[in-house]
Amino acid sequence: MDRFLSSAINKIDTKGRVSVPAHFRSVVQKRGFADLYALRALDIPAMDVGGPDLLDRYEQRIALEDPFLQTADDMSFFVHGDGSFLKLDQDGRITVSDFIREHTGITSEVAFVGRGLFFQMWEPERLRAYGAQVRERLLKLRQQASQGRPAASSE
Amino acid sequence: MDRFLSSAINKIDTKGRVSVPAHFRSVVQKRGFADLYALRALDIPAMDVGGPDLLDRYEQRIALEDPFLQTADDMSFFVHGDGSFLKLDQDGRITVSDFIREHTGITSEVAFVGRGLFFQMWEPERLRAYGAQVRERLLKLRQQASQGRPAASSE
DNA sequence: TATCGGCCCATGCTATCCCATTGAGTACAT
DNA sequence: ATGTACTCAATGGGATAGCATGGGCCGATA
Repeated sequence: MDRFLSSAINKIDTKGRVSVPAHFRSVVQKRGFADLYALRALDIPAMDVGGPDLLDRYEQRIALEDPFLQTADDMSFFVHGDGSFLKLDQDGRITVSDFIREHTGITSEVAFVGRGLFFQMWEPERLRAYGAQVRERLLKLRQQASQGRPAASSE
Repeated sequence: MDRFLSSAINKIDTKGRVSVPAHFRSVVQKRGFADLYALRALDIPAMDVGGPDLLDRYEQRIALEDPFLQTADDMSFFVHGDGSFLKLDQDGRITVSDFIREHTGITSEVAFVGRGLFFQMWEPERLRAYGAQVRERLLKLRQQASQGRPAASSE
């Protein structure tokens, strides 16, 4: 399996390091990522982490915006500005920078969440709250579908 | 037979392991699954367990959505993040993680329920209660039908 | 010189391997 | 029908390997 799946919570040690889950590391290796890019997710307090393809994805997203409007510029600044990238040490750990802590609220523990082609880093408590919201939205979607709305509709 | 059918209740040992029913294991083998994937069911305290095809089905569904809208993101979060791998050991057992226990309420025993292309894991008492609810709903539906209401209605 | 990042090793926990035991079901012979 | 031997599944437990974690050391940098 070469996709980022399932989730795990690991502790940050006194030096500010945290182990990337072994399964994620093997995916990273299998996909041939030399290093990892961590980007601030646009509307949630999480980091999106992945290989170079992650940047492409974000750029596609930004390209949807009108280049004359400020939004596109803001997004570009947000995504590329600082664009921290993460080095795995020999034990498969990364250092959690202030950049990451500020955006996510991470302090002593990191929740790693597989998202298929990339993974996310969350503050565990915030992840839990967000997960509950997601389930609620999906349930509502399902109820709408069963009331005769077309199943493939996103709105 | 290559479908998951019938049900069984097995005990969790002191190490947190539980045997997957032999019949289910033979289905897993027949379908050529290397490992199993367990997903938290949306509106019930059960795990949906299946092979990679279960994941493929969900991913195909996600592909129908606009990748930059919230619905696609929610679905991916649910499918990729809200699940976990289950590795069968050499004796056909899996370890019941806290991740599973939290969602299902499982403590010392697991009820395995065949659902055709996948199977479910329940806390036995909750399964019993849920089964009663299902029967009640079906009974009500039938009564309504005999009173002239349309039988296929979901309300 | 003080700090930080990277390298290496130690430790403890848990998942996994491997083997033993138990018990239920089945076939077969008397 | 009944007893016996066989098979296979579930369960228990010792041994081990992999992984998360903690901490020491060193070299680069400011």
